[in-house]
Amino acid sequence: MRARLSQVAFDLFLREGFEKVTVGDLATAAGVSRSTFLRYFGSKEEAVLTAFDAHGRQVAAAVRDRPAAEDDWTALRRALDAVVGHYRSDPESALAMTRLVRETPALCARQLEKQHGWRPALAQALAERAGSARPVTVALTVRAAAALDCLNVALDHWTASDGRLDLEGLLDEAFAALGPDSRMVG
Amino acid sequence: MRARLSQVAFDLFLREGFEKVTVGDLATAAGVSRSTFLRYFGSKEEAVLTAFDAHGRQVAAAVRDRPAAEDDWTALRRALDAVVGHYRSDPESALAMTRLVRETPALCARQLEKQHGWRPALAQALAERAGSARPVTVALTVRAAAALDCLNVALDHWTASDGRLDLEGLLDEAFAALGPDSRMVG
DNA sequence: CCAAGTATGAAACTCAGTGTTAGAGTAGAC
DNA sequence: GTCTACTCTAACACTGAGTTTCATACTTGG
Repeated sequence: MRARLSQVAFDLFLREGFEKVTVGDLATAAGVSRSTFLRYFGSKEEAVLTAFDAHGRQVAAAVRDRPAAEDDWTALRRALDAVVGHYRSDPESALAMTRLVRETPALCARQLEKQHGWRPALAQALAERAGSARPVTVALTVRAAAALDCLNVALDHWTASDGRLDLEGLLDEAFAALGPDSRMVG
Repeated sequence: MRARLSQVAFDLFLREGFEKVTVGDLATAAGVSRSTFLRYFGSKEEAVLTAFDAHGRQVAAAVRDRPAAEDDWTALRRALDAVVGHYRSDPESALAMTRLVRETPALCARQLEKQHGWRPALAQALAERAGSARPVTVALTVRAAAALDCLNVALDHWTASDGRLDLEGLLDEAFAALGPDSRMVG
């Protein structure tokens, strides 16, 4: 049901624009009452962004699976392959979704908020990686945040290029801009 | 007038809590009409967050003033001294403000949005630093974003410590976690 | 004095989001 | 079978944000 409602919302938002569509419209289109719609999704935005819910958990889980010997930055980069895979598997709708989110201020804001919520979990995952029980430090938190920024910046460019640029390559480029091998110039 | 309204709002939010206070309450407390209040600030949140408006511009300006020979990461770190100075000059109210923002989901979200808006300007400043006309690349954007994360993480810890930890030191620590000298471990 | 712009206020409106209540369907206990 | 408890849904009322429209001062330059 949740999935169906989410799909209806996505379609309607694409067709009419996020602001034009009211919660009532969504409910009608999905054949449920306004109340029901709002019980499934706390807000209009959530109906779209629920599609990203899995990403945060997946990346954190992927980080935990990286070998303990690996440095944090590499572990984060590799963990993001999970997300990249998602975009590669269905570039069409991924592009439409990303575009919708970036072009709608309300959605963009909510997604920032959502990703902000991933940060502690990601830092925690870094700390607990491979059984080691490191404390969550400033350094780990900053790296988690920076990795998410890399993803976002790469996605921005990927979307701006209509999906023509290679997401993998953009992400590598973004990570290289901050890594230990970067000279932080140019 | 704007400054006065903002002050009234800040005080009332601190005293009663952001959600409890309606725009009508703010207007009454400030002795203006609801309409007037909402014409000065597009939203309730903006009445508080307008205090941060200068920061974005200041950091970008500070980046432009850094020597061209300096690497990006150092330039960003030094540019953030402008913001740090703001917190050092009035730690009391800065702490109260930061706490209010972090503890109020609506405010936190809006501030993320606001800082997100700084990113392009900051990347642009990096690119144009000291007259050089470099294009805005993925690398520059990522560094700008990461620097803002460093500020946020440092502020989080500073706030959590009731202002007892040294903000300057926390920021250095955050920057060191990503810099060229970092081994990205621990 | 006048005219044009500007700051304010009043009121009506749309819509998001919350809470409450009540009915319909379902599953298990006995 | 039926009573009970639980869940899903609809209907409805309510608060409050934010927008728009219109009217009324209050400047300020000519």
